[in-house]
Amino acid sequence: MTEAVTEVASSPAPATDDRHVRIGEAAQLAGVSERTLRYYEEIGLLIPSGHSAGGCREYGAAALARVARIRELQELIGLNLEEIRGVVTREDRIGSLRDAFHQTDDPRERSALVLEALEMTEALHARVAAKVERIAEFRDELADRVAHYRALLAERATEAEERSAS
Amino acid sequence: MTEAVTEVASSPAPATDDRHVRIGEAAQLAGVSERTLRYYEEIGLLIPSGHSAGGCREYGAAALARVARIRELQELIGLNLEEIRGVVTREDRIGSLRDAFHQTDDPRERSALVLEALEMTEALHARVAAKVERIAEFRDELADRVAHYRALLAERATEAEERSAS
DNA sequence: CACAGATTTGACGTTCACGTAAGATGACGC
DNA sequence: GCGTCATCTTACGTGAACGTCAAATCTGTG
Repeated sequence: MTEAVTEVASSPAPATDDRHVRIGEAAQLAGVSERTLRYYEEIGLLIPSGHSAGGCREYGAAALARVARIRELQELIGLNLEEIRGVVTREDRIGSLRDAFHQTDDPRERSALVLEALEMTEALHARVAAKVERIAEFRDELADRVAHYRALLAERATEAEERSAS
Repeated sequence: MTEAVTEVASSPAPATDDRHVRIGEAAQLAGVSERTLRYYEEIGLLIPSGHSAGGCREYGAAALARVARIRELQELIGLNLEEIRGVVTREDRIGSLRDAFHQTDDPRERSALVLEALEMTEALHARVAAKVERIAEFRDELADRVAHYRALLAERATEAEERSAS
């Protein structure tokens, strides 16, 4: 690790990307409403990176990334917020496992930590993969129909040519 | 076409598959609640194949297939019932186009009908394909993580072997 | 410090997609 | 015809995921 001497520098030069925004800009950046951000916090899905002295929520890059992840799981996979809470909680757990991994020297413990992370990721992967399969099937069916109509149109076209040639 | 003399036979031998079920069995077969079937009818999504003399809804194979389609669009693609109404309405339109196709001899009209069906199907296909792409991306990302953890585990295992061999 | 605009905490409203209960009516075996 | 179960219409209830409004407070600027 490189020495991070400037890490606790006051304000004008944020060496690391710890820039924070308040809820208005955060909502804009994440493409959701302010209410949505507060609601996610209400149900324990999203904790702001910090708060101003007066109590305004402040969102950093990690928090914004989490919102993106939530929306992804919601709109793409179709999970509800309760299920999403389960997923991100497990992902948080993976993060803490990573920390634990770097803080232990016991190889057996390290293996156990990796195994746990592996299993959690595999479970979600299986679920997503299954959904992809089904939607892809659906898509192929539609592609077949499109091809069918295209063939019909081509047939119509050649018939028309023959007629005009006769 | 084979002659369908028995088609209008009274009841004991339904030569064609025009068997109807009432709402209870229909719900069972479709895997939804009775309320859901009535609700779909309320909002103009699903019209029962017929009614008994006393007013009981009767569902045929086509109606059941439509329910399956609705659920597919809902759970798989994530459309809401309003959007689904749009899709199935267009699919109904394709059906009537098919009829019109067989009832006209004008090649230009036929081409126009096929073209319309093609365009509608293409639109849905594009939408579904886009979704597949995004989810597949997501899946691959998860697969990468799984592979990463597997590699880590393997590394742990070989290290352990080396230790026990020394 | 004053002021405009952003943000806070409640608290109630809304939409979607049904669930559920009630009372009346239909279907059907005996 | 009768009893039983399924189904009918009508209507109010519900959970999820926010929307919206009000009154107080915070933030940044002149």
